[in-house]
Amino acid sequence: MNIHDVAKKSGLSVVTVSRVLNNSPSVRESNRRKVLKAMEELNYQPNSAARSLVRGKTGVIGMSITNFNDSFYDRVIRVVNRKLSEQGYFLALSIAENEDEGDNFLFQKDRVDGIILLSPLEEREYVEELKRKNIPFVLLDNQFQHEDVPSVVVDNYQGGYEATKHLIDLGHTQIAYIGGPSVFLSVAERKRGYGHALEEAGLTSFGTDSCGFTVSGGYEVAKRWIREDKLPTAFFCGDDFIALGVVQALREEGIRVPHDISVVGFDDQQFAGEFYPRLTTVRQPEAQMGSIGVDLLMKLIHGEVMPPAVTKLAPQLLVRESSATVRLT
Amino acid sequence: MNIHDVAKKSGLSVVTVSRVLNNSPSVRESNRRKVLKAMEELNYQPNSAARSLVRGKTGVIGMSITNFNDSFYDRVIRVVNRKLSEQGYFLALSIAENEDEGDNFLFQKDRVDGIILLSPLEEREYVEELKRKNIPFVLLDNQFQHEDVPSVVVDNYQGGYEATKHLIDLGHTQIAYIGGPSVFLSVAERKRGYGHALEEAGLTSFGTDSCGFTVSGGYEVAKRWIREDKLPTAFFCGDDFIALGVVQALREEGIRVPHDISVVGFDDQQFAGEFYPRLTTVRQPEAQMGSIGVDLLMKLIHGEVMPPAVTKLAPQLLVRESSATVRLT
DNA sequence: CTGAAAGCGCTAACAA
DNA sequence: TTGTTAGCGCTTTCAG
Repeated sequence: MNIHDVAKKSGLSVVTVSRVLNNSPSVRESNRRKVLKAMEELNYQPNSAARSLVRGKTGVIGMSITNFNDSFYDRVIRVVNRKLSEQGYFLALSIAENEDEGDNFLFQKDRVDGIILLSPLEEREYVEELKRKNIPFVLLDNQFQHEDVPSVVVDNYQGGYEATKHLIDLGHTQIAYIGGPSVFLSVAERKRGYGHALEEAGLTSFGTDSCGFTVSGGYEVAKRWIREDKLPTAFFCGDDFIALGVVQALREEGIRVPHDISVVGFDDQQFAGEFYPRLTTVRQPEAQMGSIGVDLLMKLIHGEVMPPAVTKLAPQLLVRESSATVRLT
Repeated sequence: MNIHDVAKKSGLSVVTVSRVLNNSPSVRESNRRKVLKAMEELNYQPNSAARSLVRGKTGVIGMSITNFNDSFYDRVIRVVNRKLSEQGYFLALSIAENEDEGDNFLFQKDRVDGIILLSPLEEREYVEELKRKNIPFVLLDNQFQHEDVPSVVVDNYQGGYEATKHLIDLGHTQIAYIGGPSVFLSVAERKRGYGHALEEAGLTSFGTDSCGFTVSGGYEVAKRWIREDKLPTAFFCGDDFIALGVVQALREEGIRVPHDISVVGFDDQQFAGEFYPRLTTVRQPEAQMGSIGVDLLMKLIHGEVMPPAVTKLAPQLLVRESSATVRLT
């Protein structure tokens, strides 16, 4: 079942069929209809391998993800998918696990026309590989700078700054930071923003700590601090999971959020806005990130020259219910 | 840069190069080395479109997902990915959004060798389409029965039964069920299990309700019931999000879980085990599901005859901290 | 053990 | 507007 069958059935040549397939204007309307009819009757679908082979492109964009249990990724993926399909491309995802044997199968020029790397774990290796293979690609939410690779990141520094500033504006002077794993640049940046906001206000840090990006991580840190009787009036947390854990721990000890202590998170996980008190958090501009990422990739694919640039996006503080004016004692 | 370049460089024919590529034993060791060396030096990678075209298969299995923010899916995906790669296949994921224009791009015989449908939304349409296109496929966590389509589902009835039985064994007699959207068969099945367990114990339902699979959904239902002063001693919830919402609502009203009221969820979302009280829940056997699903698909692909069967897997009750002996009043 | 030739299904010149 | 011809890069006969 191929283009020849359609040609035979419609009484025209394969070339004409191909033209119909590709919406070439130079096909007599009556013939176009004949071809279409034959296709319909034969339930014909062009073979994509053959097309890719002869055209040298696939119409597919690949994206490598590390985790399918995160609102941030989910949102970025949806935007990218939608935008790509508007441009006539398909999105193929693959999960990046510690692949000992060989690399990601999508990282091949004949499988995809371009790649989007979202929060890559093995960033340097991936970048090197894709450069070597000469596949157009862009980085989203990545950690490092690379020459000649467009990337879109969130200004984590600013996020940290604004979250902290928000707490300061509420009158807090004893503010702690509980961040995530220190390998992440984003963690360091959020902390730097935190530090800067404090400094600007003439305050010093109440203390900092770190744990995994998990509820239990935040829970345990908070419990420890409570045991040590070391409590600030506000916590800025490296992400929403940690923040939720902190809130839990405090509540268990009868400490009310935000009445007694304020808590601010990061990322706006789906959950964060549903729990009570609904978490004040910093939302990353996923839609922008995905959209700009796709635009950059399209330019790369179409060979447009580009300033090899890092696009830094402003995050947005979402003030909800877990932060409040400091209680006057 | 193709097989001919390698042939030239190694001084052998393209056929020999092809043989080396495919590990054919009939290649003189010295020649094999020559070819390998040439490949290495040229940084050669065979063109997958050409291979697919000539072989009629791609080595790729497609999987269509609706949501990338869910522990259950995440676990299934990982297992499937691992198992598939053991068998020499690659997993390509695509997100199923309400695609008006055309269907999922992976649903093409020349793009994939098989398809795994995980919790498909438009189940009937998808099944029909794949059957028509004659693509081997299996269903995971689906809703309906289809002729000649292998599927793997969790026994939701049993899950509901065991969760409820657990509560009954703890002495509860006033047990409510808060389920998810009624379009889902799984929701009905869990409820049926709930009903049966009650009946068996000679109890009647305290009441049932439903809401979306969200924290806020469960929260609102529970708040409503509280306002109406209609409280059971235990809630069995359709999923963990709902359960977490219920717990929140109760706690806000000073009702302690599990001291005053027990709550049981479903799915074992990552979160569920981290919040305190850690949620008693029903875990779906994702590893089994993924593994069996892949096995079935492989059989289908290799043309082995199969009883067109639904494999029903037993879920597992995870007793944690949100359920306890009923308080004697 | 090796290679020449044919062809997978399609599109891109080039003619007509 | 249509068709003929020649590949895209690879594997698979079939000879040798």
